[in-house]
Amino acid sequence: MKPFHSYQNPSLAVDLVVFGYSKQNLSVLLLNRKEAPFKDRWVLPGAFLQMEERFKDTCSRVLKTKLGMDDVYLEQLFSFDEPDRDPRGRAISVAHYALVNPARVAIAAGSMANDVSWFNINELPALGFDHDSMFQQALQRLRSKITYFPVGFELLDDLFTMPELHELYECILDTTIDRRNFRRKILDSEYIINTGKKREGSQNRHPDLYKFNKKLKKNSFQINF
Amino acid sequence: MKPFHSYQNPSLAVDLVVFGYSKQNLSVLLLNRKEAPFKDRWVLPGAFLQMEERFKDTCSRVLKTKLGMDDVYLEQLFSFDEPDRDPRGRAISVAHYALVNPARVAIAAGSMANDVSWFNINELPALGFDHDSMFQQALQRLRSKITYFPVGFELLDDLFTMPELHELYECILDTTIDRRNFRRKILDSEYIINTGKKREGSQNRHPDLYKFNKKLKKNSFQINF
DNA sequence: TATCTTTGCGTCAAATTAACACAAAGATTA
DNA sequence: TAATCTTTGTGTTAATTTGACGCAAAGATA
Repeated sequence: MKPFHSYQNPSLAVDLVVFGYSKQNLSVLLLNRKEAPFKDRWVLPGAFLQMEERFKDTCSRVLKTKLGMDDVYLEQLFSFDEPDRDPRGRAISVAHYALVNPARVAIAAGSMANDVSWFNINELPALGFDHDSMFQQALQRLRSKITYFPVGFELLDDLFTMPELHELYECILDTTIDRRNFRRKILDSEYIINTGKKREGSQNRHPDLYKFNKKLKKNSFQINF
Repeated sequence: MKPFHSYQNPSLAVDLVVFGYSKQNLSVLLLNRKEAPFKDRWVLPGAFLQMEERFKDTCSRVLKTKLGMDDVYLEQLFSFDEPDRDPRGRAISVAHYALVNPARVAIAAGSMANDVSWFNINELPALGFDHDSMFQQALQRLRSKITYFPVGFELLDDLFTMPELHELYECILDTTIDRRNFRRKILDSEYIINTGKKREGSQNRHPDLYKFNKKLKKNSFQINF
């Protein structure tokens, strides 16, 4: 058997659409490039795959070293292959998206290099490379996924209230959803559990605190909003 | 700017899950390997990416040269990255799935090398490499896709009857669907058009012939069976 | 104690779905 | 020619789900 790596191959990279949710805002983490190509433009964080790495390893490396994040929900999105997508030469990129609770990476955020920044998804600058298209695809996937898989918990604290979950869905799906119908559908799906505790401190009635049901039997559902 | 290809990169390949539907049978096209590794085992057709090619170009090349097929519905599935997935060395594979009407590639099928064969999806041999997993993922994707996108037409003739479409759905989804409810939902979705013609020759009542509505406004729907 | 806002729970009409009945069409046969 | 058999097209109905609300309880403040 002849080993492969004697042949010439395209470069292989991963790029990351890191979503964060905080204060009724869905944001994406962008990096300001300091070198050509696309110098001074905002781009998605990414890195080239090292010979021994899986995609997730490379993603974790980027999340850890560039952004100071650990243990992040990660999903492969799509591989981008346009021959001219990188002016430096042929490069394939396997896009992923990540869901992050910014509160949990607050320390990292504080120590983040000043060339890294959160942008509200409705106020994104034009991105370098083909990263606009990656972002669009990631957003579409997130919107679709959240209607059939309990993925929102990655963006919230371990304990959360019904109004918080409701606002998250409205924000991600960019619609209004009747509060009471939302409650009914979510509860019917059985993917959250009422802890019996209540969130104190608010001015009005204290809402119940829920947690994610990790023992959910069915691993998918279908909710139409 | 330093060009990339001076670095060492993993090999990059595409592999293809080619689905064909014929006589109430959903099948996959497999290739019998003539060389190590996995000599004499059945595997998915695939090829290494050439430096100038897009994934779809490589797929088309495989479909054309190995299988004699043109103009095939093709969709990127997932990229497989386990470091040991190929004993010859580090190789990434971007899996795709294709939908084919075997009747349209009949000539090709006749001239097909004898190491290529259709297998009913319920009677697959154990495949080489990580191709079992690729196949499973492709089947799952097809089953999901067919419930919200008119993808079945790629597997049927231009004109088809309601019972034919019904059988296709039952076969792919591996369930029974009430014939009359199926008809109503499909017609409500407006993605097929009654041509007014009828399929002659059958013993009993001649069913109407339908065609795909290419001017469909909404580009997706949701049908639960 | 009255008021204000938020949260939890319930109601009801409208829409959708699942299950099923029945008649029309076409070939075969008595 | 009429009876029979099977398949296909159409319609009906009850059950379920959904969307659009009403209302009271909880908690803070005036």
